Amino acid sequence: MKPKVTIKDVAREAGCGVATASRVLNKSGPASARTRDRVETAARDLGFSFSAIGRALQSSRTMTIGCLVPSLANPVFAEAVQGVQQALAGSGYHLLITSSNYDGAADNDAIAALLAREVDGLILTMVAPEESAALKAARLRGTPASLMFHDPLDGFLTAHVDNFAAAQEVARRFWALGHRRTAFLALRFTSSDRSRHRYAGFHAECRARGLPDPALIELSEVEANTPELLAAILASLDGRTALFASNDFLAIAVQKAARLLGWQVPRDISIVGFDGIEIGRLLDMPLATIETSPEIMGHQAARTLLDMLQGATPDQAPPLPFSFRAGATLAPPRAERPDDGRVAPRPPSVHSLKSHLKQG
Amino acid sequence: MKPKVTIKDVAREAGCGVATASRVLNKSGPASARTRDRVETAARDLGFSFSAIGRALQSSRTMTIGCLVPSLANPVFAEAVQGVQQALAGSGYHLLITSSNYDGAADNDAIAALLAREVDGLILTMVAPEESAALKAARLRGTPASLMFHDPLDGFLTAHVDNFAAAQEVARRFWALGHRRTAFLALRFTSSDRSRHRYAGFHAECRARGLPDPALIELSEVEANTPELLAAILASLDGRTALFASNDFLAIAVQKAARLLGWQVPRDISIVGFDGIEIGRLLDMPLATIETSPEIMGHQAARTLLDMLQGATPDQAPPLPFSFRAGATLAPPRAERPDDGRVAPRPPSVHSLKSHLKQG
DNA sequence: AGCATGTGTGGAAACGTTACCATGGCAAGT
DNA sequence: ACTTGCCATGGTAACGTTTCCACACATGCT
Repeated sequence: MKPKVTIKDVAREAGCGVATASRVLNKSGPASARTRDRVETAARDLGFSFSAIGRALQSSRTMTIGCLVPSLANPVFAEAVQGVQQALAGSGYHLLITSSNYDGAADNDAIAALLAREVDGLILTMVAPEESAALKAARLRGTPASLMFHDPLDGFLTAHVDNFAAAQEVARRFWALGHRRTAFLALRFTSSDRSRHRYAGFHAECRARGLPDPALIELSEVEANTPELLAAILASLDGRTALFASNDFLAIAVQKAARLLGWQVPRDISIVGFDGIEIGRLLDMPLATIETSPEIMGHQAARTLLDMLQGATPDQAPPLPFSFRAGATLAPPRAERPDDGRVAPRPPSVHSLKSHLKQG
Repeated sequence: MKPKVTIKDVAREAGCGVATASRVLNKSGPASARTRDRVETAARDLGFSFSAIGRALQSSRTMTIGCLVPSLANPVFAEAVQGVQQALAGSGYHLLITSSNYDGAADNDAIAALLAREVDGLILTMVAPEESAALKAARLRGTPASLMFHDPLDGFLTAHVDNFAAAQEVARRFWALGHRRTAFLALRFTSSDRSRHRYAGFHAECRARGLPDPALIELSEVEANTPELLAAILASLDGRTALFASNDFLAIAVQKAARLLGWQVPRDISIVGFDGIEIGRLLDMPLATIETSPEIMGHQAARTLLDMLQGATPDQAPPLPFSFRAGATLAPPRAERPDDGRVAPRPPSVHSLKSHLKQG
């Protein structure tokens, strides 16, 4: 392990004081051509590079931004982070990333850890922003923060879509096609304000159109990932013709479950997702969904934060646009006939499950 | 902006020296019950928390690990990072993440930036590890590094699957079902050693079985993301009955392209992917693929690095297991008949394209 | 000659933390 | 009573950097 080369070494090698070396290397002050040259060659010869630590200590700026998302395994957040990275590229800021796995306590700890590292700013998607102690600590401390995905929240800026309105749009589409009895499917309903707002919008619009309330189904992690369990839940829904899944991942999973029951999508049940992840477009049966742009969301959150870091006090941006993306999973309900040749539900086969489980 | 509260403030408030305060708060030395108590309450009252900067400067350890991946938009890398995070949880280390967007120059810069931040270790997936100057700099400097996805490389430890052997397995499966004329589809063939190794294994096994060499098709970014363009390329392949895509994302995209040509999968063409991303399991027509576990790969890389950071010199771990996952996209080739009622290829319809493009 | 102005330079403090060393006190052993 | 040893404590150097200040010297002006 080579002892690291500091600016002192450079100064000694160049035969000048550290202050001079610092000025030359930062181009932050006057220096004669002669010394400039000597310092520069010394630095090159020794392979000198600045220590971000020393700099941070002295300037109390780390040029690091802390980022917290629930999980990187969900493409929505991965894409958002991608957008953040892109906005930050070339700004000199780097990204310290943590994920909370949808655990409210973990995300408090995570923010505390980021603050201890003296990040210059925060970009966050949290479980419960309203009641996070660490978030208050950040504000107290003066660390600027910008949110992603969350609806606007007392005094924090956020890059978001209007979840409520988007969900209303889904209800309208269902209604226009003639669907009357619907369901809403969510994972971690309680720990995601997004899911709750989507349900609220969906529910409100159903009411407004005089439809019966949608069935609300909250899934556990296992249920969402095991097609057979999901199928069993789906079976209990018989009679509902349209299903709104709180995210695309779920929407894709539920299609498989429907197939296990012998239901055909969209003939027997229509499915609409939320998020508009890339892969949904590429599917053999393209997914109908609300298309949002997580990448742009991340980008906007990062831009906002950069503005704040430069001393500006940006306004809350309006919600980002969403659009309804038509897809093969949505169609009018089948005309009601008592016996219409629908394939009889068959019990999930253990064999078909096994061949799809991870073996690695 | 509150002036930050340092250990000095705590010491003053508690009426003791900074050394004592440090010892109490770190539980790193003796202290009387009385002073311990006073320091602790003082710290609590003032809302003190350690500055990672000061610590890093003094101990020359940042408790931060630098991580570089080509892109977070690819679920494979996102899952790997997830695995890294999980292995690091509770170790006190945090993750500084950067992505290179498959650009060799960018990933050199990125590593340099991570080194300037004095990360304690590196976890990397690069474009060209063999020839990275920054990687050499890291070694020179004594910063431990561990690789993900790459095949073993002179002196670096890596968490990987045997890409060559896995690709051979695909060739054997094709052969066993009676496929003879095959193709290999890759994105960024030149900038991914993984793709190259996969092709090499596939090619070698085809040779070994006396099959004609597979057609090698390298796609540009746009081609891969525009089903119509991909369809045109696919059309030129007529006669090949089985296609091995270098990753699952591509395998899913190519299915859509095949559909645009009026080809049926797997009747007209069999498709096998690589990676085993989660979503492939959940598809309506489950994807045949080589299943690897990116999450475990990330986990292993992180474990290896943690061992190195504790002074151990771990051995190169054997390649992680992969398994062939059967799926609905793979079947024997249709028996050759001159005129077999295959739907005539129809030109891609502009309309169908438009409805699937992003509108956000 | 005397004075302001300007340019190049280096010393030293400050940032927050920990580790080393020295001090003073107290108890137990000789 | 004197050493020995331990415990509790505080002062201070060191980590790498930047910034402030002061100094030396040259130049241009009255």
